[in-house]
Amino acid sequence: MTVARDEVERRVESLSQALRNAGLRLTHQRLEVVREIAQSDEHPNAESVYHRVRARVPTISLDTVYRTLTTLADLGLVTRVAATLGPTRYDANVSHHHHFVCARCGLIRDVVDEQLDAVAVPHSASAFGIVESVEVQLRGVCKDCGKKEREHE
Amino acid sequence: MTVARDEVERRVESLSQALRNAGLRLTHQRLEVVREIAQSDEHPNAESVYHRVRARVPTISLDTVYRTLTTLADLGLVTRVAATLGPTRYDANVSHHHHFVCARCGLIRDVVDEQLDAVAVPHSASAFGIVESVEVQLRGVCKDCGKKEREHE
DNA sequence: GTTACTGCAAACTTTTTGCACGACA
DNA sequence: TGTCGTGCAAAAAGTTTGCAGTAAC
Repeated sequence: MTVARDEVERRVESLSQALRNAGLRLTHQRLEVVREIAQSDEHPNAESVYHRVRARVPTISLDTVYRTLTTLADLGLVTRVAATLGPTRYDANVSHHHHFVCARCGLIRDVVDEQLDAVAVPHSASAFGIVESVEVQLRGVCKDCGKKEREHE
Repeated sequence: MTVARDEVERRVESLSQALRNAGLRLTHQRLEVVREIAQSDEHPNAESVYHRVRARVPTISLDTVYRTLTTLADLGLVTRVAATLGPTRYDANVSHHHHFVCARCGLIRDVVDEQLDAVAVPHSASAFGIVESVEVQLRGVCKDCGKKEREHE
């Protein structure tokens, strides 16, 4: 659910530094959006970032959250995760990793695995263009949804 | 760009059969939507399916296309491809395969490769739930976009 | 003091839904 | 003939944008 406190601080600091390097202003709103993403490992969408940040910055608007997320994504500081259902989700973990996606509820979790990192790009893919990154999506049913299905049937 | 004609007919027939088996009616609109998806390998979105089908069925509406695609997806006859940018795309190829995705223009192409099919599910992923399928996304820059970038810089 | 950023409002895009008519089985 | 599916219209969901005031540097 939550990222370790020192890891959060490390991420916030590194994101702040990157905003400064890009010549962007460190506004209250940006810092709180950045903090929110840094401390989450559940790949929130814009709406949930908005709701959580609003608890601390009541005047923040949803469009500021969208603009901040777009800025961060353009700088490569967060990545967008393409979810098959529902809105775009954001990931503060920019190191190489993969995802488990629940086909029922949309839950997304990071999967870190060296074997997956080692997957080789096939020739047939190189024919389409230059491959820059490889991401493995493991789709299935999460524990919670599995339990619910067993109870209801 | 296009799928071989006999493969199209095979896909259309198999999709029609599946609709019948599910107790659904074989309407003119459904058949043409099914045919359109079957003959495309560029993973069209609802809007482009709509435009192409309208050339043959001028009275079809966009919401019928959406409803048909939802029906087909629920039956597992087409799959939704999560594109990071823009609307949901659809894939008539339901056999095990992977995708090349252009980060610039959103082009999506099927990648068929046995090595990728053989990727093992790591223990860390099984901890989140039951993994039903593994899809590898190869992200990069397609040939067209690569060429454009070289010309403009 | 500048200029970039924010909040507000409105627009835009993508997708879903209620309803009455028409078409498939 | 009965019911499912369609087209129309409107609404809902998700996201972007123009503008004037505000805050960061």
